[in-house]
Amino acid sequence: MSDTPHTENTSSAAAANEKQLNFLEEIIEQGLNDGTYQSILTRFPPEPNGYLHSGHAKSICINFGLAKKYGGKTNLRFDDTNPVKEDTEYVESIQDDIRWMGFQWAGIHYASDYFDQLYEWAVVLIKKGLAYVDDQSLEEIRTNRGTVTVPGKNSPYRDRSVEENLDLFARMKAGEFEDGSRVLRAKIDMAHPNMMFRDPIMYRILHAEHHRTGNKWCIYPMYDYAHGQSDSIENITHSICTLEFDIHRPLYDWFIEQLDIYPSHQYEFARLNINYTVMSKRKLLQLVKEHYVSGWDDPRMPTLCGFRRRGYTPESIRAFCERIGVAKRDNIIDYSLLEFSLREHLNKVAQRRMVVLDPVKVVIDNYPEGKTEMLTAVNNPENADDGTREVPFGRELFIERDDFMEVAPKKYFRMAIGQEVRLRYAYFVTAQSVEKDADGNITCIHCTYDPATRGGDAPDGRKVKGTIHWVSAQHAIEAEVRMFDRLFATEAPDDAPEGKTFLDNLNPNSLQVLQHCKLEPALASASMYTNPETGITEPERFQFERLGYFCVDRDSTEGHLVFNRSCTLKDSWAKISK
RNA sequence: UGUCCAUUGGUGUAAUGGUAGCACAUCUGACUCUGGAUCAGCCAGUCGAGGUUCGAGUCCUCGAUGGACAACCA
Repeated sequence: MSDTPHTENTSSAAAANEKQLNFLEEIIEQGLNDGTYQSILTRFPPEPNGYLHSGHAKSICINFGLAKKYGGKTNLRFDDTNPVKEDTEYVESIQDDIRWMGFQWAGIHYASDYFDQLYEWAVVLIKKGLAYVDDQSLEEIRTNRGTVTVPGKNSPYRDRSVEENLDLFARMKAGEFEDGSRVLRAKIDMAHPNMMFRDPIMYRILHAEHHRTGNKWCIYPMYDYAHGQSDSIENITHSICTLEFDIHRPLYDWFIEQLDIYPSHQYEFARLNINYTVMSKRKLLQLVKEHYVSGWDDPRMPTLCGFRRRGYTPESIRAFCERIGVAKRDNIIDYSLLEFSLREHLNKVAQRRMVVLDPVKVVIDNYPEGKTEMLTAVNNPENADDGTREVPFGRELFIERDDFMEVAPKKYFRMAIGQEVRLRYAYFVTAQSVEKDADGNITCIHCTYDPATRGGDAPDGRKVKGTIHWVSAQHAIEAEVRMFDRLFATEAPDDAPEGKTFLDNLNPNSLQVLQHCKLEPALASASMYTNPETGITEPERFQFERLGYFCVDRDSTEGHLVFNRSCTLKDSWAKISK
């Protein structure tokens, strides 16, 4: 984080932005202004049952971002009330991902830390006649709940005495009953139009080992009974969640009110959706389990670890989250906005290198045999501080197969017979002839160069329309390059026709592996590195000129470099040519 | 068929009763040793009908459309 001094520009920009608050910022500012609270405390409450994805990134940016903006704090709280689904593995990865995103939590908590308190409060509610032990079976509870249009029926156990409820609940906790035989329910209204109020279940019996509390408990609180109280215990001022919890809010408030504890408040925003991707944990898990992708961190996955391996930067994801805004209406964000945010950042920070993905050999017939010269290339035209490097040049080179056509069509500025082009940072060359194999494929392009154009400029001032990249054949190093494209071929992968699933919408060409790509020697040292600020290992990122942004993959070994394509460059030729 | 939430260009998001703005995408053009970047510009919007008001995207009523809710998941 840079502490650039505030200039008049930034402060007036801030003033201009002041009016454009999202609805959460308005709520916070109002509360701050009217003294409801002196500072804010938010929380990010993942369940440790999977890896974080781009939807979580939005939530992280909102929760941590808001606290940061208003000088407050954010707790990380694992919502670990369901031991059968949760695991320490996820606890670790979630912390890594948050750190990678560049945020730091004030306190780290677990809903399971509050199990004792939650139990005591349940007893309080029983004593107040607001909770009861229900012996109905799962099926009975389900049918007696009614439907959204039909009121439910009271449980026959609903009017048990406080003493009996206390006794039964204690025995539930003591492990006297089997899983599923009894539950503790809040006693509210079985005919309530909001289904959440039809005597919601507070505790179920689960003889399962918990990743933190071990075998201490065999009853576990449900989300609705645990979440609000956990917020209250921590004095969370703003409990920010997604829209589907909107209908839970009255219940959230009800428990807090009945218990007469710190009144945390819940606010809901619309979850993030991005076209061409799926976001549900279930589907992401299926992609991994059934090997449609290589793992949670497959570079095509919308998980944070997937983005990281793909070469995304936290800055780009934060910028993306800033741009998508925060509101309450359902939305589907264009994938291109994500890519725009990535390019925007990488353009500023990624050093340029020359790499030929699909090589074809070029021989400069009038260049001295055996000669090598070093030419100076700019590392990053966007940042002079990145300096320059020396790139070896020789008689034999590789260029991109795409960059040559025997006969140039209109508006094709690259190499063609008789058409002079610039080899970037090197010389002007003109193709003279080609060699072909038996199938008619070009195996070698012969050209001539103009020695006076060394460095890429003609002393006589003549111009060329095209500049192409190249790698010296003698000095090239080889690497594998994984060309990724979007994982799904359709905009809304979840919309599958009858008899099909989202899997039928997978893009069969989402990964193309290229071997023996030719890289300039400077790339030999490309590697993974540990970010000193976060302690997270990240891949070194580059722009391969005219091709796109690429990063080192963690599969790279001593003698075998592997790169991932993060995204392409905008390609206006691609549009012209079609 | 119940309750709740939402509805502004292709996609997002502002405008807090007073000139409908910004970003992405698209398309044009300029510039360029990356057909990149940058710069300039074009196109394009208040779901509908009533009402309140000097004035409505904004407030009210009715309707339409989309979403959420009927796990001992979160």
